Amino acid sequence: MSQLRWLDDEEQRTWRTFLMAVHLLDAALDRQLRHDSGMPHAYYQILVMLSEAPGRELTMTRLARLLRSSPSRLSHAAARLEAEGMIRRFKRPGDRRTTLVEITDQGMKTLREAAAGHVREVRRLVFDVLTREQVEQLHGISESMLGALDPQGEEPRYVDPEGTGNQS
Amino acid sequence: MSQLRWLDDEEQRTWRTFLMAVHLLDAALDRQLRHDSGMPHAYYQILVMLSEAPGRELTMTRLARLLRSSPSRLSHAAARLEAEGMIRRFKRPGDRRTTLVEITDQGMKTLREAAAGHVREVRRLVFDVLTREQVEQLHGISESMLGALDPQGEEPRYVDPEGTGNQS
DNA sequence: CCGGCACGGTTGAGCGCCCAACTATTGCGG
DNA sequence: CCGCAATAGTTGGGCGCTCAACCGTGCCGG
Repeated sequence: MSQLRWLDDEEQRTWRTFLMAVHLLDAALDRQLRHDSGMPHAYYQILVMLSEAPGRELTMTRLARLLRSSPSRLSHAAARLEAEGMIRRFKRPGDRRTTLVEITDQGMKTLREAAAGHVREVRRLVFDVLTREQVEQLHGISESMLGALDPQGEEPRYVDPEGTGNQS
Repeated sequence: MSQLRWLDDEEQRTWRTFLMAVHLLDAALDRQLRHDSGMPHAYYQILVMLSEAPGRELTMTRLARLLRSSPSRLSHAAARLEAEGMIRRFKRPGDRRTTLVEITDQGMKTLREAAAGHVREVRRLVFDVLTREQVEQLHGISESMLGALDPQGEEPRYVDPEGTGNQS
């Protein structure tokens, strides 16, 4: 019987505007990447994670956790990326359970080529239209939401930086 | 050969955090609505728009524009919603081109029932964790992004309020 | 040492969305 | 008043995601 509070006017306006912006942003990024690099945004993110991982490799489970992806989703995605030669899956001898994924040179090349256009789009749609202050605000807001969205957020959201990449 | 600027550290952190939050939020809302009301978030939004429209009806094209949806997407969605009795499509005599969509009583009922749980979730994941100031900031940020995302934003984002509803 | 449970990962069905192609209707310029 | 472009809407194929079911492996307690 928890008390239900509706959204007040300001919340309502904010919510609809936010939803619309996010919807359009997502569509725009996906469209640009698919069009220019033949890859959905989610796949791009997989390559980014792998490119930053030590040794350019991770286990399937660890990669899934980093991306907050279901094992299933990653498995499907990996099948496609592997068929395209972007990544390679293999077992380490002595462990017949774990599967390791590694981004190939071809994958790195594709990623680098895709990154330019992608970053340009992100800049155009987001950072070019926000003030420095708004960027900081957005950061804070996103972190707050993550607190509720990702309660077991013990899991890191990206691997400890040591690579030189910067693709999103 | 436009100059390509990468994201600096603060932008990068903001971007990843934001992307993650949005990804998880979207998934959470969709899951909640599907689970509790058997309806994806996008379909819920269709019902909301219709419920607020004068006479509870709109043309397909106008509805698609309000939602920034492709005609195709809406058409598919309408087929399903109609089959479930949530909406009704019909032609107005004298115009054989335009199709009108109307939300049925059953649709209104379903929407009202879905709204409670949905709003609770939105509150839990967003407004409960943001300060009043952050809500205002988020509004401003979203509007700024929409400027870039929705350039021909002549099109309104929701029908002129006159209904009494408040479902998201 | 062995039974069962947790872990790592994959598979397939169902579904929503995108894109491209298509039909039908309407309106407008000449 | 005719031809053609613009408008309104639908359809189908391809694909990515979700969910549930599933298999093999490793490990831990009794």
